[in-house]
Amino acid sequence: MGITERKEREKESRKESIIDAAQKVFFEKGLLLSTMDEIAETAELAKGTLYLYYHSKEDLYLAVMMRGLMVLKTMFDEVITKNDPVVQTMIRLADKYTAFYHTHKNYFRMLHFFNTPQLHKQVSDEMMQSCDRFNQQLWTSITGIINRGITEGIIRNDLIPIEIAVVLWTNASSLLMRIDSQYEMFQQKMNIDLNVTLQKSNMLMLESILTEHGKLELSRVMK
Amino acid sequence: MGITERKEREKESRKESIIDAAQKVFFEKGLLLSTMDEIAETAELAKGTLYLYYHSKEDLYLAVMMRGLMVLKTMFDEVITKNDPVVQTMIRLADKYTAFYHTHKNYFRMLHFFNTPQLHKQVSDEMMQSCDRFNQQLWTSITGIINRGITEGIIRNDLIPIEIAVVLWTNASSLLMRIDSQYEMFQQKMNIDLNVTLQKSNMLMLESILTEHGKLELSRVMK
DNA sequence: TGTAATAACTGACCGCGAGTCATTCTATTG
DNA sequence: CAATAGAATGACTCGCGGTCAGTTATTACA
Repeated sequence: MGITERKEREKESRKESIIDAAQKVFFEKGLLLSTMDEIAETAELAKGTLYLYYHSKEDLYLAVMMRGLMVLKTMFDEVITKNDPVVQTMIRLADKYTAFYHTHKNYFRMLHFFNTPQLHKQVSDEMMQSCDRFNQQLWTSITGIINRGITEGIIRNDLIPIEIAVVLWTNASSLLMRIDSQYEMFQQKMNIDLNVTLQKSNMLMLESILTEHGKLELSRVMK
Repeated sequence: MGITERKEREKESRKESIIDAAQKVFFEKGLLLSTMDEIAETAELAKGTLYLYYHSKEDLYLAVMMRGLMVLKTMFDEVITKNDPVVQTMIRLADKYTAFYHTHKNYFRMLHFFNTPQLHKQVSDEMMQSCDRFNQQLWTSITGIINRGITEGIIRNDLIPIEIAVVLWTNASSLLMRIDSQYEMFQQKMNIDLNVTLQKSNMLMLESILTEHGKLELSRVMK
């Protein structure tokens, strides 16, 4: 009979609706100022019920973050599956990430929490593994395109693909984080537009990993 | 009379001894798992007394962080005041920062907290400004050497000094953060030594901001 | 359809820890 | 040796994450 299946579905949709509520509250107030009471009220459930579905407030936070990760993954896959030339794809990926930041700041900030284990006081192993697994997929996506670049002779072959991925990704992420937290400060005190800095930085990084052939490609694309 | 002065000194040294205690506890347990009760006990003071000197736990945390900032500043100044050639100085600075991470991980992690305003639930404006001011000094140090590089024709002059500083600094910081949190993971799952990646990344970044003349310098230094 | 068994949900309650403040203690002064 | 001001105390409050005994809803079965 289909009762077990229906229950399964109901449980799943309850989990989702709890995430909906959590997302609303977390987006408004961030991790620290959000309370489980408020999330429960928003979800129109008792606080205890939340704990039937998630181990802790932080688990719930990461559950919301996973949604963000999915959004980002989808955006990346859109670019990658086009199968455009590598250089163009790389540029598009960088731009997509920037776009993701601008249109999904709240998700972006959550990613940051995920990468800061010092802050994980109550994250369960299961949730952590869940996240890790998904995160891995992102790395694979990016490394894939870099591999292609190397075999096509566009990206330098004296560098290890994953290393390149880490460097590019980390560089972009950290500049975006800085934009998030100090854009105005840099604007006012140093008269710098960090968005422009990010663009330049991405270009510098990209150039530095391309072969001569790749650089020609790049200058053609940039026209 | 010198009583006011003595009291002033006593107050100052009390502040210091509170930071000593706080540092000990924070280093052991991090911000979240440390309690004001434990810090008070370590300082051999009542909890209330701590609040006569610092507005909040987070203020105290930042007070400890400032020490780290000072250590780093001192390390940088050592390199800079040598007045060695720009390229060599830049490399030394990068290495110093890496060394700072390895010998002062706890301080390093605190810097990270400072750059994440989402986590500032209770930081007082005064403390924040204090930190900002000191932070500014670091930027100035770094920007100084870059300026020198530009006037000497070693660093490209189509880039803005502060921008370069931000990019280099941010890039190194974020890779170090990743080393801190995911070194083992990358080692095991991807067979990558992130310390090597950091070295490479620093080199790539440096190369990309140098003029042809600067690159010659670099290859000479690297021999 | 009535009832036992099971699953889902509830919210009063607990413990912990940040921050407060009325009170006590100590040093200074005239 | 009071009077006074400043430093230090720690019992207390309050908010919040997390728990669990009890209640309600759902399913299985006679």
